Amino acid sequence: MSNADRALKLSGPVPVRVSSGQRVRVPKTAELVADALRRAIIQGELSPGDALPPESAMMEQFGVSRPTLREAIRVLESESLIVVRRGVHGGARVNAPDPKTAARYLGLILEYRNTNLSEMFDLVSSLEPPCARLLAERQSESDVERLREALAAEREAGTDPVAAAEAHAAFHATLVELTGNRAVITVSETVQCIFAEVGTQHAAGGDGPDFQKDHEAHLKVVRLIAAGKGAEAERHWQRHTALMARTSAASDGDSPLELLA
Amino acid sequence: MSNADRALKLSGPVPVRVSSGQRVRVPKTAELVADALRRAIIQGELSPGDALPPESAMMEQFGVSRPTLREAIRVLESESLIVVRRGVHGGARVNAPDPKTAARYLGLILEYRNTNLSEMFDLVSSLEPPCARLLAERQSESDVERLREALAAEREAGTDPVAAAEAHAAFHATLVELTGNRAVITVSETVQCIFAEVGTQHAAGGDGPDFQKDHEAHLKVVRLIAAGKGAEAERHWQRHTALMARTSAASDGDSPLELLA
DNA sequence: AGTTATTTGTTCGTATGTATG
DNA sequence: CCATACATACGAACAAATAAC
Repeated sequence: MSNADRALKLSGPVPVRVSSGQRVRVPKTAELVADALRRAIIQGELSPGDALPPESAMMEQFGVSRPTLREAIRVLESESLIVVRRGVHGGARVNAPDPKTAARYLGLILEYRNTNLSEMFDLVSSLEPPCARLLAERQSESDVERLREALAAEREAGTDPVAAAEAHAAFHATLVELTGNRAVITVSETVQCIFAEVGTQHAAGGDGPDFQKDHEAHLKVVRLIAAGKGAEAERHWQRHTALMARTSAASDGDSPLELLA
Repeated sequence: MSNADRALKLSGPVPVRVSSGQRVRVPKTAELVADALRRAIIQGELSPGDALPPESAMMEQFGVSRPTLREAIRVLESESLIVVRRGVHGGARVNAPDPKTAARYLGLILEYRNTNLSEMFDLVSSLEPPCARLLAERQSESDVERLREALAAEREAGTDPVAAAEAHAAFHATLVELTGNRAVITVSETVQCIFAEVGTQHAAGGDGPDFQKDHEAHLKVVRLIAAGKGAEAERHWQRHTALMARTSAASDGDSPLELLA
């Protein structure tokens, strides 16, 4: 059976070589299989938790050999779209795509480009202030309620370094999530994943004696949002996040990311 | 040869199963090989264009069989870290990690979450205004010169739709690049890659009769940057990008991304 | 608690296609 | 046009892990 025959079974149009001498990227069989499975997962035909057919069934379905199928399986596994377990009721199960995967690849490029922590904080300082403004302009009561809950969680965390850092990060995440903008939310989550990778000590930005000061800044932004003062909320949050960036730069913000170490 | 023995050859610490009943994710051999090669590429030991050893050599080097090695190769190829060619002087060659790869995975999640174009434009509207402010505060002569070159390119593109759209996008890219913040630059490039995927007709945002208006907005931001008026430059650029977002929403900004179609 | 059946993990051998020289 | 070197793909086999019985 030729490669072209197999491609027909997988994605319809056969990758034909053009007669002119032009270079043609011939899709490998395993890639076609991986693409077909990935598409089924992303478009919701397969839901998280669903089991893929056993290897033998997929071999027949796609008309490929086991090594070829396994190459495709390994690709999807590297993308965290599936997890594979051995044993009797094992096999491949679908995973929901989550920002941690995107973070891995974005982090790869950032590390390759010698990006440092300060630049990452500046990125946060770009993303979050417009969120504060949007919430203030919308002036929704339920938004304010959610933010006040996050504030309460901060107070409850008290001075325990790790709990306070978590609550601090959760407040920032809430501020972004409430906007409902899935693009901004996803990028923000991705960035936070990278922070989590590089070490929790920087994730909160204020791993010092200024938890109290941070909490006051959070209180203030909620006050401004509740009052509908968009421009002021944005400006205030811009200053707050910029301060976090400077604080990090003072410690070791100039050292490049090392995610693969 | 056991899996643990092979792991030793690859990454040192052996993935030992803990005695307690806890679930342990046992790394597969192909993953370990892929990790080792990926690390060598990202950390610069292998430069773009370099050829990896032939399969037979790598099989011996890592102590794995051909199918296992090929699983690893396929993973790296799916990440665009290498390209594999057949034939006499074929083999795997190293590719520089570029934002297009991150865009694929970020786009996957965005599509899964039913993100639409409007939300993407709002993201741009978060990222770029702080760049304008930073450039104005820095007030560098060479920055202004580069921006004026981008403006000249826009004038040169004239009214040709595709050339004008390209020049328009290039101006935005220049504005971001000049800041020198690698994190913001990389995320911005990633977002632009997604726009390019979804279709060039939206990439510029102004695929209508308002190229002239856009150009005037670009002129103004350069004027404000040259004058060192940071706050005004940021506000102006915020309005400009927000206008692009609204223009897109008016056409088909509400339709979710379809990157795998 | 041990056995067993099922499923994946890994390997070997072999045949084919492709591009270079 | 042929020969060579390399990746591509297949099939069969054994090993290891896991859950059910």
